[in-house]
Amino acid sequence: MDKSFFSRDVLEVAPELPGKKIVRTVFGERKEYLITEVEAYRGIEDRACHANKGRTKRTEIMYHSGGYIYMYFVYGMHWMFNIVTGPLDNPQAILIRGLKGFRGPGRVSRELGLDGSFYGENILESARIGIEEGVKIPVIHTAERIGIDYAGEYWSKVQWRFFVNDTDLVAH
DNA sequence: TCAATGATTTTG
DNA sequence: AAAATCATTGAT
Repeated sequence: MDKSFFSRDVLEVAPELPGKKIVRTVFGERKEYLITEVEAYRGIEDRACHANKGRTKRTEIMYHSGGYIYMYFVYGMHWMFNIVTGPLDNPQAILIRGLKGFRGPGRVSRELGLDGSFYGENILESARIGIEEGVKIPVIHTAERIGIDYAGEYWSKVQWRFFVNDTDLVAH
């Protein structure tokens, strides 16, 4: 897991994230979490991708090459944890939507203790958060992305959510 | 089904 | 300067 892993297209990287581990170190204590669900957001043409509205202070980090963390605050109370993918100037990111035992992107960030201070941090170099190889996933499921009905008939239906079922995980 | 809650973006 | 939007969650 290095820079080249995240610098590929988001649709190549996203299906490979379920089963990987997020490692988080707080006050010297290290915890590991298995990624179970993610969503891909791909480029300026994707009407659900924040970069569709243009390059702003908030979306700036998505224009970097892969491995940087994109955090944003939504609905007045939730931080969303994303990992940037793709080459330079190709705005893409993967929303971490679920960890084993924790469903929903807001709860993921809350459990990991992530907030705006992680915006722009490189997950490949950070001392407080990282990503590592985890377990082999037998079956990856795909589905529509959640909470983006505004993106229209095509973009809201595209199967860019990737997840593993709890049952598959236990069975291994 | 719907209120909570505030940063970002647009002028609805 | 003001209003709308929003990659959600949890309680009713």
